[in-house]
Parts: sequence; C-alpha cells; structure tokens
Amino acid sequence: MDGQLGWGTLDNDGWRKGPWTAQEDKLLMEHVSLHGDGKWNSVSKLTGLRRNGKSCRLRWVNYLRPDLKRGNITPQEEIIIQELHALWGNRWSNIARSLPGRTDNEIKNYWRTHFKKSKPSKNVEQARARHLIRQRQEKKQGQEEQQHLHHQGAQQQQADMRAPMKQAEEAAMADDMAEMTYMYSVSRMLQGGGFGGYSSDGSTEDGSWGSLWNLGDVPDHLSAVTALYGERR
DNA sequence: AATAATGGCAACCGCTCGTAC
DNA sequence: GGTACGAGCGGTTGCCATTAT
Repeated sequence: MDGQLGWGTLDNDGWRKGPWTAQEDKLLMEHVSLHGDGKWNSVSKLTGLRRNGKSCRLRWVNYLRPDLKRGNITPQEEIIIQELHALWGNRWSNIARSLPGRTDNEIKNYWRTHFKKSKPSKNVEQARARHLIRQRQEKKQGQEEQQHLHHQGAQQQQADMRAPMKQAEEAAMADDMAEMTYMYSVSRMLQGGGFGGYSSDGSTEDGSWGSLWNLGDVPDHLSAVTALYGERR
C-alpha cells in the first residue's frame, strides 16, 4: 500500500500508521469513554495520540467498540449476509446494520474470502431480478397514484418536485425492504433449523428461493417476529 | 525442512455526502 | 450559493498464519 512507509511508521504529516498498539487502544478507549465517539479529529489533540481522525474512527468502529461480537460468523449470519447481498449488493454498512455486533469491514472481508470467488448463483441472480422488477412496479404504482391525486393545474409544480420526491420514495422503499428482509431472516431463525434446508450458496435444496423472494409471503411472518423486532429498535 | 501459495483480517485510501459557516 | 470540514462508505492493500508442495 504505502510501500515505502511500511507499517508502524510516521507519514509525511507526522501521523502514525500501521497496527495499533495496546497503549494506543487504551488512549482511544479512554477518550471515547470521556467524550463519546465522534469528533475524531480532536482525539489527537486531547489525548496526544498520533493518529489521524479517520484512523481513530476506524479502530473504534471495527475493533474497540464494546458491542462488537467477536468470533466466527455463524451459519445464520452467513445466510443473512448472502440474502442481503443479493438484495443490496456491496452495501456493507446496510448489511452490517442487520447483524448486530458485526462491522461492515468484517462482513466485507467475510464475503470476499468466502463468496467472491464463486460466481453468483443462478438463484441469487433470480432473486435480485425479482426484487428489481418488484421495486420498479411499486415505483410506477406510486407515481400513478400521485398523478391521480394531484390536480392538473399542479402538474407543472409536480414536475419540478419530481426529482426530490423520487429520491424520498426510493429511500423509503429501501427502508421498507431492509425491514422486511431483516424480519424475514429473523423469523426463519426463530423457526429453528429454518436454515437447514439451505445450501452453502444460500439457495434451498430444491433449488428455489421461492417463498423468500415472493414478498407476498413476508407479512405471514411479521406477527411472529414483531416482538423481537420491536426490541431491536 | 524449506518454500510457495492461499486465506483471513486489520488498516489505509479515495471518494461522497451532509452540515456549518 | 459556495466552500471547508467532518464523518462515513466501499475498495484495496499489506501483513501474518496456515496449508500445500
């Protein structure tokens, strides 16, 4: 990477780079316990730590945070990762939010080492295609409803507003999808052995993701997970 | 036993986005 | 409206440990 710099040395601005020492970890943890996380660029001033803000943030988020879950990715988590990746692609931070205690970096590394080499399975491709089709249908439906609701005289105004509204719709839709996917995954876990029928590429043994991606099924699971989902928030 | 290849993970980089001024 | 800055994100790199030859 920084070839000539090597690890554990100072860069041109005097910042330390490379692996963190126990002493540095201690300083950073003390800083966060006193001032909270955020304002990472002030860490060096307040603690004397010769690390830049980005480095401090990364160390905290990926390694020092007390709520981190250490240890191997479980099969359940693996399934969730696969499903959410099929849905969102490389949106690691989004995926990480559905896996409490796991970091985006951890998930990203896991994906790269475990799944990247193999081509996306046909099932994953199908799942993604179904999702995109449905998303497009819903978007179209939403736009039609808006057109119906608005008076003709407001059409010009509406055209002006369309871009930001579209963004808001997409954001809301993404949130909904996140919730549905998370709840569905949890519901399958709660069913116990619900993952047993899944092969390593995340598809079912009979080769279909069928019900998972038939989102019409999702509401059937909602009541089963509502309580747990509520606690999560 | 020595060396090469591979896997896993921590850390850095460049970019984008949001916000304050 | 433009700019600067902080924070966050995804991609990439490098080191170390393990496994294969």
